[in-house]
Amino acid sequence: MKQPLVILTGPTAVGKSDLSIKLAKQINGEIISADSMQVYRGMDIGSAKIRPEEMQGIRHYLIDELDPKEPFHVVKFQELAKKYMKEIWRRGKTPILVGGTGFYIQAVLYDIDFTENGEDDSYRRELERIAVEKGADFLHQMLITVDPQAAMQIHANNIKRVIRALEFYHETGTQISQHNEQERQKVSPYNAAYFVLNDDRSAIYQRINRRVDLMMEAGLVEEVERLRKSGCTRDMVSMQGLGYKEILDYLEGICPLEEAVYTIKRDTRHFAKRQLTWFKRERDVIWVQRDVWEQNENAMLEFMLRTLEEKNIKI
RNA sequence: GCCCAGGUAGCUCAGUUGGUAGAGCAGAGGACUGAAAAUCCUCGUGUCACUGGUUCGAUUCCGGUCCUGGGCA
Repeated sequence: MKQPLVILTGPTAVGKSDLSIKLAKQINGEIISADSMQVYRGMDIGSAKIRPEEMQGIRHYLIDELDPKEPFHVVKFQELAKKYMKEIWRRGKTPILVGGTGFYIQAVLYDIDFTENGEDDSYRRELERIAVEKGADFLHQMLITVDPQAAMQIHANNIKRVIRALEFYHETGTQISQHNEQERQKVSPYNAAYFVLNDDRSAIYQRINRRVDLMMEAGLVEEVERLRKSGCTRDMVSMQGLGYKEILDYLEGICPLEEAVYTIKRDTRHFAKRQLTWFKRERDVIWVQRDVWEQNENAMLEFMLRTLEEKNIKI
């Protein structure tokens, strides 16, 4: 019997957090955050982190777990999420994965294999150097000789992914294209319901714009300044978050504040679009359209509960 | 009222030594399997303000009209 797993995701600012609490209360659930920025302590405003009082007693995991100076990535996420899921089941509750990082959700839902470890990143450094010195095309040529399939799929300009493909081959002796193909076949080991909360595009954009203004009022600049003073730099994963890198630019005199705010809004809109693109091609997704439910959140929640019942997930 | 500069894609603007036009941004679509709030790819026809004239042909030259800036009174 597969263990139950509920997923609630969607683009930024659709209202995931709010809905997740209501859902958790209904199904005796606990929430695991699938968010690459909310894991970090001290990054509350810019990551739109749920506040303790908003949690309403629902237990949350993977929020405030790391120092902003620590790196975070899918593998670490997957490892921790799996650990917490086991704990939640043991206590007779249902884990709910809530967050907008589609890649993280995929890694857990299909239990993607990342085991070919790589503590030693000297080869990656080497490739990065080659990229700078000889250019993206040269690097891509290297990939063609080793994994032509991957080379075809990855655009030469996408240096990050070209590097990863080369690194994968270097570490494992097998092609990443082969590996990916295998992983793609996988069936989820869980009895899952994958909800994607969505809304009218312009409504999402409006909410994003407003939310950024609220972040500014709430003291985003001060938050970033604090992080900066504590030694956070732009090369850290945490400082690549939307809202953080732009305010850092402002604080370092690279651009005026209005420009930074404009960029945050714009790039967050772009981000929301990218998230949607990701969810569109995921399998077995259950779309929950806010605009279709005409703001009737109770009916929407009922629909979700009914779906869970059909899937034998509700406890 | 006079003088000057403009009116070209949703926005900012480029351009055509006369053969009906193109960038950036916005926007749309897509990829993604150890950086993912990251990284990368694709997509641009619009009465070239309006109206006469010159011309085989005008958005481009000339005249007029309207509008927007700026200056002088």
